[in-house]
Amino acid sequence: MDTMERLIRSTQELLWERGYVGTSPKAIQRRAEAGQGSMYHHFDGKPGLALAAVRRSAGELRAEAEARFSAPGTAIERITAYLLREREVLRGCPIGRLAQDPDIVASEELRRPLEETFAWLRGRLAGVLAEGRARGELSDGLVPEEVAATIVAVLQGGYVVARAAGSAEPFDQAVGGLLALLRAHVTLS
Amino acid sequence: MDTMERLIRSTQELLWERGYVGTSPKAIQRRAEAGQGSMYHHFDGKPGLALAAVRRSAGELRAEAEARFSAPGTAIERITAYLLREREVLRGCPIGRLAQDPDIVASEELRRPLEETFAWLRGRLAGVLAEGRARGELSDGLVPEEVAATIVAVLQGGYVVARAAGSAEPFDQAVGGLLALLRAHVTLS
DNA sequence: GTCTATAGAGAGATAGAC
DNA sequence: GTCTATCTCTCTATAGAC
Repeated sequence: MDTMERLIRSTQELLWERGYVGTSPKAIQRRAEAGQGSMYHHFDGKPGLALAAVRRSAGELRAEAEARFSAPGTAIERITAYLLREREVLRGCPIGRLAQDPDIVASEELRRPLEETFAWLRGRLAGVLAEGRARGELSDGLVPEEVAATIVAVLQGGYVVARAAGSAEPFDQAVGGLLALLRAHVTLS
Repeated sequence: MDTMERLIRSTQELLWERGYVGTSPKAIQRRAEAGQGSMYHHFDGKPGLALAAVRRSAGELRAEAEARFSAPGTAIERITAYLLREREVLRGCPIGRLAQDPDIVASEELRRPLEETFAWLRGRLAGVLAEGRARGELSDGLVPEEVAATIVAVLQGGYVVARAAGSAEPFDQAVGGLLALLRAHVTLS
């Protein structure tokens, strides 16, 4: 793994753990085992490095989710698989976490990957739900775009409450409650 | 308003806007119009001041929520009123926001008010739901504790996605989807 | 209670040698 | 490409005068 790659991965890790405000160039260099000059040769500074790291994390999140959405099964099966997939709950979401960072939100360029990631996620979930409805798997009463937004919010909020509690339990309960609410709308086969 | 009070309120605002890591004693002093010596006379430092501010914010959040929960009306009416109450969505939740902060979560003392606040909130919502179920307003199929966790997560996650989008729209959609899912379990009168 | 002085450490870069 | 030196601010206090 070359220096530039190590710098990006170290930045991804630190942004996840400490956010943008809590991450210093020096800390990145230490973790990447790269020198000062090395870092400023490859990137123009903290914002540029963060942008590369955020884009990388966003792509990874998207690929991970897409694997569940495009798997075989009914709409509700795929969404359930996505909700119940293994997660390191107490670490939180590497993208959602950054939405709380004042310097990320203040920068149009750094915020955009976050916006696009969640827009894609909501759109993809809405598509799966609409598909399920068209196939008669789900009741007609639901608006796919709304329910998709609810699903994303339950995951993001689940992380928040779990971190506050120092335990994954609130996350699991929130997902359990969501699945129970969704099940009422599944047309039993 | 005396100096100590101004220090606490300024800290509350800054923790909300910039988090613990992003808030410096100097910034607090500036906003409170208090000098260095003044701040360190009243508090032992940044952690102590933050603790006072977090406890204050937690109490305010609780009072605000309790007003909705103890209002007259059916369970679903009170929960709907709580969900739809006016919020400054893009500012996020003053408590939930801190759950992303590495230094808050690393400190048992600073994390505890967050844990207690959400535990209270989930318990109170579960109580309202259980009451509604006992009165025959809600279907028996739901586990109050789970649905309560889902409701809290939708709000917290709604803030996250809204901030990422730079717009309150995802928050409103998520709440709309949750209300639609809940409505299916309301026993119509 | 509030003020000013001081201080070691880190943040976030720039410059120039190799 | 990488290294070391240097620089200006800021962070988070402590000390002592008023």
